[in-house]
Amino acid sequence: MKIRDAILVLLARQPSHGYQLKVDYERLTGSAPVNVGQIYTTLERLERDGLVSRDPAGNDRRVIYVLTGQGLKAALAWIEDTGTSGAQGRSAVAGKLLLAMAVPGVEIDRVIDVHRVALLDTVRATRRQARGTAGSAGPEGNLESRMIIEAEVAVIEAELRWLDLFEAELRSTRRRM
Amino acid sequence: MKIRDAILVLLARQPSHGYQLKVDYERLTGSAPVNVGQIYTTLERLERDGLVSRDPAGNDRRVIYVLTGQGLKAALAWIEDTGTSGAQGRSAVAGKLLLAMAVPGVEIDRVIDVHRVALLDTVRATRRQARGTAGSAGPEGNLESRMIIEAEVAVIEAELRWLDLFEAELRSTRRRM
DNA sequence: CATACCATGTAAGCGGTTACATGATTTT
DNA sequence: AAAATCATGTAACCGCTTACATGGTATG
Repeated sequence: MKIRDAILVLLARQPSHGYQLKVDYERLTGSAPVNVGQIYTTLERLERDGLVSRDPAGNDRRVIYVLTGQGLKAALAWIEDTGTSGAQGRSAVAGKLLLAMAVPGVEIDRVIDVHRVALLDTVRATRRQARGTAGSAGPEGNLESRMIIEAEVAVIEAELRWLDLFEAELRSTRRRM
Repeated sequence: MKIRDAILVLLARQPSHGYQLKVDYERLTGSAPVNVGQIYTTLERLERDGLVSRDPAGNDRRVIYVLTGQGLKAALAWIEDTGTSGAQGRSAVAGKLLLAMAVPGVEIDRVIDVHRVALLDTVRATRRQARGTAGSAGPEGNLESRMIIEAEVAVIEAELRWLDLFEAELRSTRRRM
């Protein structure tokens, strides 16, 4: 997800200043801390391209941005755009192991184990963190927090399943030779 | 996955020239076509940093690069590095929908459906393509091709599972209100 | 008053994409 | 001979990260 698109959607909620966009983005998507500088440079490009404009309600202290008509259109279009959904990401581990397999001398089975253990640890840590965040609303935190956790877990579990498959295919290929 | 790391691993297989690295990279990881220009600029940086050097076996036509000791070390370290495995990617759809949900006026249930249909179509198309690629070795293509397909499918299915979860949570939250 | 946080910015460098330029080699 | 591919490069721009600079505001 590009920060540019996220900014457009956040401004479709309400006019905001740069720093507020940083805070909202991190909270709503569970993202790691974003460099604020990037928000400002992106806003400049968006303004240049006519997707956002400066709200006169701003002052010396804060520069408030609002969506233009074109900007709102872009935000809503991005929400429904399915082109960037599945294909681009793939699996981080898969790419790495398919390359590693081609290197003579690499003990691929051991590398698989190393990554499996790390991914299992990450799942456990993520779930533990979820229980730790259990607070005010709902069974365990609010809807957004829960869904952020589940998105991370879902991706990691997909990679774990792929590792199992890869291992099985390797064994079966060796047996065939 | 960064192209820089992939280049190091590919050179751990064998000394290669830029164009060869492009071809190998796309074949081994199932990547979309890479801009060759980036390979050359990356090789320049790697050379500058002492991770690769020019093999005298090259000529006017081809510039052959080889790993330095430091470069080999970096390649092997990247293969075993689990730090970049799970956390960074998350889910493309999840980030989008968590933002979209916050926008007043967006019919989130319909947006969920739009993305679900697109993801299901992508899975079907990927599987169909897999059967189309059925060729020489093995039941359906070679090991690499099969695992590339499975990596794509695994990630998309994770996103589909997350969509189901998200929909269920939305319904249950509404019932609670 | 000192420290932390709010808020806006600039600079340098890597990473990636699109596009273009140039010429050699191979294929049809 | 024409067209496709091989092979190397350059330029411009966006995107992201790290780091630094500057000053206001709020809190202890």
